[in-house]
Amino acid sequence: MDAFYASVELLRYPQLKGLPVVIGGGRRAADEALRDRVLAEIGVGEFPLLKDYVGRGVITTATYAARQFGVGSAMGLMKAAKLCPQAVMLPVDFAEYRRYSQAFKAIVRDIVPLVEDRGVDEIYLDFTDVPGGQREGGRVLARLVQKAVFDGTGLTCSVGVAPNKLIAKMASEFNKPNGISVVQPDDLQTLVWPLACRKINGIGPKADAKLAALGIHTIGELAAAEPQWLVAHFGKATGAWLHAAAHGRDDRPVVTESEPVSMSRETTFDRDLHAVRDRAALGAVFTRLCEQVAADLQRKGYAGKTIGIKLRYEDFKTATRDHTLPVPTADAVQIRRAAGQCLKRAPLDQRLRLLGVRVGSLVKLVDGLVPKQAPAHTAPAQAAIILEAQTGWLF
DNA sequence: TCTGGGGTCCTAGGACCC
DNA sequence: TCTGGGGTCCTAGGACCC
Repeated sequence: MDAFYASVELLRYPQLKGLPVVIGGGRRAADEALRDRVLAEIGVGEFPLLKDYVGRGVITTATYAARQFGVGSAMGLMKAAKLCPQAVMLPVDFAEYRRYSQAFKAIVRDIVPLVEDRGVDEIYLDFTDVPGGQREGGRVLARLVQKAVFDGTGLTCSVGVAPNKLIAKMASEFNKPNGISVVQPDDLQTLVWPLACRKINGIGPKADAKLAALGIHTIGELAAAEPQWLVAHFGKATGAWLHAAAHGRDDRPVVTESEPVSMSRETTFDRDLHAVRDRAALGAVFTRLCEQVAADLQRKGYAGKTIGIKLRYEDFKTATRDHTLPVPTADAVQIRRAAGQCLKRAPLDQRLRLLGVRVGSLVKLVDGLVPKQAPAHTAPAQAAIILEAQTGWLF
């Protein structure tokens, strides 16, 4: 989806169309959510501006008009305010984006049943077995999807059509917004190799910097590197993957079903809190996070046995601690107790800017109860005993 | 006045088991 | 006296993605 959050906001406030608008903010922006409702009726000049914002946070999405000024996702708000002070700033309304997310996915699933979720605003579709879905048909199908999504939601999206997910993802960026790109295997050298390595989904800032230090900047240069040389520098798995990716090879299937592994809640404070001096405030937030994650688990029907906390200090360093319970839980009090034990093991000599609570090793509840499961050891242990009986001292 | 919130996956060492 | 070879689980950190 193109500039998804911002585009949803423009549906609500069409008077902002064409203007630089950014979505983001933290605590302070939540206050403005109330004002926001009224703003629908007021003129363009009445909207809160980026330059008037005080507080922490990053931009989650910027309209294309705002991107002209160099403002983009994940940028700190203070930096963004310098680049584009006149941009309108709206608070994040995640519930609304989720509604549009479900709507566009349902529309697409009606056309192409094999859909892999990649967060709120992105999906992979498997066109392979859709009639006419191959070759020239890919473009036709992509246009059909775009039109259906636009007619149903008023939102535009960009589609990449390619032999695999790796290239399709890259191709989807070629013609944003509202574009379609078809990349055939033969197009690899002309369309993909000139691009920066960073364009490969899976190469982030660290890997990119390491490649640059080795003199590799483009995907073509990466493709030319000896596989053994890549393995020597990046390890067996990553080295082999880099080589395959640069040659456009990717055999990952489109995965239509998956179970969550963890659920978490975290919050960044308005100001850094001291473990001792702000003990009461910290304790209240901590308990609330536990209650929220417990509510999330219960609403979605999961329980987990690995309870963890996350701390971010004033110097932005992060520490995590976790503890595994004998039995999965979705209970706020139990989570709070285990998380409290974790907190005792973490360093608290620095001020904190963020606190988080996580529940992992999830199991799906059956009738609201944790299903009985044989311990993982049972089967191998029994097998070993049987072998012992048969082979005597040899085992 | 830098730097959100919610995730997944990988690595690596140590405990522990057979 | 210099010591295996599997395997799984737990914990902590980190890279990366949307």
